[in-house]
Amino acid sequence: MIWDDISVNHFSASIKYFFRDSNNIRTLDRKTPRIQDVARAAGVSTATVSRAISNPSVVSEATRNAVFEAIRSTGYQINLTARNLRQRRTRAIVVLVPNLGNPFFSHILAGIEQVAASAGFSVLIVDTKQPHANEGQLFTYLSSSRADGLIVLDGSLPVALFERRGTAGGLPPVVFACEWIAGSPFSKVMIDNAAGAAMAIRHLHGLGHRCIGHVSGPRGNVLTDTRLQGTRAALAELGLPVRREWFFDGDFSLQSGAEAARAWLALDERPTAVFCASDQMACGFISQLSMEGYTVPRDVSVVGFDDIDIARHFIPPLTTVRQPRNAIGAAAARLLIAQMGAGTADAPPVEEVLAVELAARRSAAPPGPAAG
Amino acid sequence: MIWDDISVNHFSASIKYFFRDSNNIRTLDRKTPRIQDVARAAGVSTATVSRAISNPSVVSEATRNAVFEAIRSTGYQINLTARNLRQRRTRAIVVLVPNLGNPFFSHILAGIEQVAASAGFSVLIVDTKQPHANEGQLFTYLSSSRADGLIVLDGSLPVALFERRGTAGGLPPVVFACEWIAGSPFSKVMIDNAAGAAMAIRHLHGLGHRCIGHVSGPRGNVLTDTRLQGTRAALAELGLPVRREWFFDGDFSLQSGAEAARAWLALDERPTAVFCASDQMACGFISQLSMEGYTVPRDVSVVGFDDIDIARHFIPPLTTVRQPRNAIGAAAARLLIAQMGAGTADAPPVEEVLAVELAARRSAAPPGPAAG
DNA sequence: AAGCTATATGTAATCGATTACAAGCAGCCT
DNA sequence: AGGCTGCTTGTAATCGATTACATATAGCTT
Repeated sequence: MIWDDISVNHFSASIKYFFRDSNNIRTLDRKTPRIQDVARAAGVSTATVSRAISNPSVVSEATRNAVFEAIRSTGYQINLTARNLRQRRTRAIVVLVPNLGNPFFSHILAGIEQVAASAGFSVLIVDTKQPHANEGQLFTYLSSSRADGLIVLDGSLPVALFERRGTAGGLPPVVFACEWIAGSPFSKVMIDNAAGAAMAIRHLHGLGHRCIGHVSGPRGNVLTDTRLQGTRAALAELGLPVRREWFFDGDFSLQSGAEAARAWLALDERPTAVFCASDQMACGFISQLSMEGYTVPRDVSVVGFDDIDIARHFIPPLTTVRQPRNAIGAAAARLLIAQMGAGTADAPPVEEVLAVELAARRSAAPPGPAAG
Repeated sequence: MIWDDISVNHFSASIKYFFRDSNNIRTLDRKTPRIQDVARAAGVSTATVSRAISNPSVVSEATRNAVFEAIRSTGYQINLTARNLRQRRTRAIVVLVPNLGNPFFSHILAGIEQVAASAGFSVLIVDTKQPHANEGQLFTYLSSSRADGLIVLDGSLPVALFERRGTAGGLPPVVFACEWIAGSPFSKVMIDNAAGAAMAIRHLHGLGHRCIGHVSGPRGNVLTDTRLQGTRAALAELGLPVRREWFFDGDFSLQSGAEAARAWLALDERPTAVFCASDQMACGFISQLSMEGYTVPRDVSVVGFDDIDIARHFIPPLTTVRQPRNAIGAAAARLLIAQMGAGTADAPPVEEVLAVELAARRSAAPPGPAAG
């Protein structure tokens, strides 16, 4: 038996389960063949196998073929951990997502995954809103031994988490997408939220609305702030009233949209149109109104923000500001990968702003005769 | 300077950027301190540092404190790659998701992430429907050097991908969730799809419907098949007609629901109720009908499947079969982790079936006077 | 023929932890 | 005193690849 010649007793091959070592003891197969085993099977050194795999052009054709044949026959699969240790990188990126259950992020993730996987990176996701995701826990994800880079979709994380530039254990490159931490020195991919909000307001104005309300996101969120600011600016620019009671607090959720609808119903003087800072809130708003016997856009016009999948199939189809969600994720991944390639040289943070557009559908229409 | 006493020239500390080696050459800081550096700072061996970190009770209190202080002062963070290599595991699980953009999966993912992260596992996601995710590419994710286990949410993957039991490079433990490959020998977490479908049909029957149609998922999908089968069985059991033209083909998407609506409209004899195999199709169905001037449940009752977030806020609120999405993900993760802990001993595959329940809302009501 | 270059390959150090094994030491028992 | 036990700690092997450096060979130039 050829196997008996093998002096190293943990030689492994693809099909057999057991071998006999030099003492003829039946030993369990190590199971996973190593580069060593391939080298032996091909009659070359491990260095040559390694080169044949990662830089085929430097080995002769004959050797290359022998190596590939040995890989096939042994069923060898590279051990990524060992490679990563030696190369001091992980070929992985971590994505910090606030609330994975929110469908808004699923397309962003899809965009990230697409670009990252094509470039050979694994995508590791972490939900920052889970109870176990406390600061200490999250901190461990920011280690360069975990990932070569980070994409952060949560602007509500404590800045302190990221304040480690230049210190030991250095922070890997970070790119923010969608949300970001105001004033932080990181690259970001974002949309022009203020401009999007302004588009919504101008659209309503163009339809004839003069009394326009707004349902905003959670306090302290950059998206809330920028959309709110865009809303106010556009209202002011158009000479429309900015009335405190027409601004409703939400948190981007369906539920909070429904609550805003109740608040709207409770008003003496109601705005004839409402711009919601998220589609989910817009749907919740319209849905609640419908339960109370009101109809959109007959009784009030509604514009959303995001253009989630359901928007065009809502009743009525939702007029909204479309965010290129997939493209945002893809751009963030590309930016991060570029940044990782640039080495440790602290490149200045870049900001990429993607265009939004208004998807005019049926939930916004000219104000009814009852309106002012 | 104390630094000049250090003979190993790549000593590193937390704050300074540069050191001088034994030749007094200014060298770049290695940046990330290693366990070696901690050991030196604490005046102990690396073995002791390692023990203090991973099994604190075996080192004396004095030493432990010294080590922790050294960790703090050096800013040491463990290198997971090195640890994983030595321990021959990755502390990561891979989740194979069909179409990340589908919000249905986001809650499943959230459940997985929650359990996995609490147990110290990273979650790596792969979108199996991306163009780059060909069989060869996916194969590399099934390597045990990539992850300690796999959760597969895509039942349409080729079985061949998983047929490596006992061969070299062995497949790590696999758990299917939601979908699965018929006849494959893996553990699964699923719901009783047939029972769920039967609940929907019986609910409609209870409301008085005698003519019930069905919009099914993509052909060949196990969910499609089991729900279809449950539908047929319930119809037969109740003595209701099973008419070929009342069964519409869909693919779970909003769009396909809308198409089914057009098909329904084109019928001479229309069923008074339609059970859709997904909420997305139900929404698309209702939405399309609404565009054509029809109203649910006045003109037709609709029941969905899944209970996605928007369901209760749809117009009308959608009657649907609720799947515990978060719990499915959590159960899959728990099962996988248990399986990984059980070692390589091939435990028999287990099947966990989670209960579904009917969420009766407004989209299904007794048939109108016009109906038979 | 000597010397040089280019190509292909092998040897062994290296990445940074964990852990088997050995050993030191204090306390206790006989 | 000698031996035993239990508690700490250190030494060095190990995980499985990559890669710097050395070396061998062939082909070419002068």
